[in-house]
Amino acid sequence: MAASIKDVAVRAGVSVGTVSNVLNRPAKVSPATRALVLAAIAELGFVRNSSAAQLRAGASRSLGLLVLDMANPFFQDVAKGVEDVAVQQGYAVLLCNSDEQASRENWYLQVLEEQRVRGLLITPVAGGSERLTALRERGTPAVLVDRTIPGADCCSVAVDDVAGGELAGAHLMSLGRKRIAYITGPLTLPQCADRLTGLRRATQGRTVEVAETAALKAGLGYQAALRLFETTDVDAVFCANDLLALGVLRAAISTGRRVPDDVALIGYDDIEFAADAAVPLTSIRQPRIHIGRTAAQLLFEECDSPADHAHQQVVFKPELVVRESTRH
Amino acid sequence: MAASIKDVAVRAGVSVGTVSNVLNRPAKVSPATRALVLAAIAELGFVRNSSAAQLRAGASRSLGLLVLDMANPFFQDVAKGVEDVAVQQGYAVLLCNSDEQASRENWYLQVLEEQRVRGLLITPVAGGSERLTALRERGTPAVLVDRTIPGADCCSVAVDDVAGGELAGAHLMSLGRKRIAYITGPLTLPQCADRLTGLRRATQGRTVEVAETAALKAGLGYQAALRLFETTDVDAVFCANDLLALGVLRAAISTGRRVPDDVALIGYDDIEFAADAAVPLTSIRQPRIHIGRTAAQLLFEECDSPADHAHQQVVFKPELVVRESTRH
DNA sequence: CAACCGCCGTGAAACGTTTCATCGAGGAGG
DNA sequence: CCTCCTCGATGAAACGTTTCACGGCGGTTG
Repeated sequence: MAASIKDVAVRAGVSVGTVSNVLNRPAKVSPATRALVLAAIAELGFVRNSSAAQLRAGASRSLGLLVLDMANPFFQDVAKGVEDVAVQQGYAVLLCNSDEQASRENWYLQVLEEQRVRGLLITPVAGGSERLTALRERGTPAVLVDRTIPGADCCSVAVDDVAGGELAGAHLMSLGRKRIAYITGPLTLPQCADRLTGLRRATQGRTVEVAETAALKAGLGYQAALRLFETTDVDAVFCANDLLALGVLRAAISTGRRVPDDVALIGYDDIEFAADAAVPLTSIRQPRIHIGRTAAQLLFEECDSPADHAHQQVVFKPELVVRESTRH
Repeated sequence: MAASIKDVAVRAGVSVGTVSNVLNRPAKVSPATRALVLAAIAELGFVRNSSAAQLRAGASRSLGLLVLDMANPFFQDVAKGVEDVAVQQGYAVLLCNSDEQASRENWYLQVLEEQRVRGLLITPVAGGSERLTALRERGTPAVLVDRTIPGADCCSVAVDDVAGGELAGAHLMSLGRKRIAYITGPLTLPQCADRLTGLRRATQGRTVEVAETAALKAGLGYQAALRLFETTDVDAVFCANDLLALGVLRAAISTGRRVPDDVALIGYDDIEFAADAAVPLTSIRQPRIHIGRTAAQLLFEECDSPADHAHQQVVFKPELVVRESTRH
């Protein structure tokens, strides 16, 4: 049905090799024939079959990006950064999300390996799968995003969550707040735990009340804050992410507390809505797009010269963004 | 480097045809040899090269989803719906976003066609490209998402925005509100214009103040609301999307207006944050996941029996979700 | 016992591209 | 005039899979 390179060759009165050259190394072919071939391509509406090209070449011009949740703004921006770099290099990005399910992750790893992607950017679900290591052993380079697996000998890009917690804590200290609460998702998540570590480091000696919720959701932040406000007299709340903080904000407003006068509030991630909340939210920003870009660059480096490539573990520092919710 | 089907055949002491049968039609091969082959596959870490498979088969087991903006929750949910159906059918989804740029859309269309995707789900950028029609003429079926191109003879799935505006208008009427404002993005966007049409239809005779902003952003909603509150005495605001509404909410709170007592507020899209806003937001919900599912199903229908396939234009009705921001 | 059938397995062709050794035609240099 | 070189184009091999016509082998039927 679809026109092949052979049809083009016949139409243009040249050999298939020449058509291929026009496609891949236009300089190698004389202007006259090149024009002839291009005309034939246009007339026939020829589109290269990349399956055949990949088959022959042995590797594809695409890479896989396997994230936990595309609804998460963090990964959206990471994806944007990855895409920037990839498209610039003429690569396509196969965007997949595992939804935090190991089974889905496995299925996508299978698909991506079958497609012979050039490399893989991945945030693995908790408890790294053996399929990923198998894939790497078979020669597909991978870069970890927002994860560092201690033993693994591969590149990774992450953000220093301890530093983020410290940033928040130091900021609250500088405001003179004394009774600080930390509302968090499951402390089994390294991020949540690290941010607490940082907070404690910065607020030495200050009361730090910790309220753990089942997930990083606004609704749970709301409930946790209502309970907290009833039992404890806090003058500052740091949340493990902005969603929780928005819930806390709602709880504060609905119980008549003023933010920041009565309660200072800091979130984490600096999602778009943080700036547009009822009281614009102070937050910790991660260089998300930059993370994606860096990860992609590391991957390309490894692809291009696997021999003299040294694995790197890049760790970015987050940044404090001050808004009304902690302004005096 | 990577093990091929031939290596497996040698290892298992069978022919390549048999290995292929184990992979694709396991029932056709005796349990004994099947076990032999599977063992060989496991030992060698064989992974099928889908380029070769596609080349031979002529079509891939993947489909393209090309959206305007993956940061938009609407498309995230649509993507989720599409994925559900696709994965269930054993198809992979190539997720691409054009960022509303025609050039990117073209590049992705090229890539997808080269990959020989089985079909395409697309929300084209304004002023449909000729490449899309070319692609369809060459035999790749496509379904339009959230768009209906009058002349185009293809399937489409959309939502009735006029009905959505009507829903909002009727609700405000039932609350007895008299002085209604509409805050919107550019009225050149069909969605914004349609929602206004619906609103006017439902609120016949009531003052409808219209404030147009440059984009559907919370910050602009905030500014527009501040201006509006200064100049006009409104008791209800309907916004073309939830982001604008969140901005309006912030403006209301910061100027001491009570929601819903002084001003009732309705958004559109029912994004996740609508429920968790400082005052939970009444909104118009679109069946987003369902849209994705339906679009994928239409596409598969067309792929599976192109002959007796009649193009359908599915239009969903939106739904009113009442929360505090309009509760009396 | 011959003829037939069903079951398993085989081997080769075909898919569309890239790559590479080769070849022919001109032009430059001796 | 012969040789050598370069430039451009050629044609066939190879990539890894699927598919399909075919064959061997045991068992069933008449």
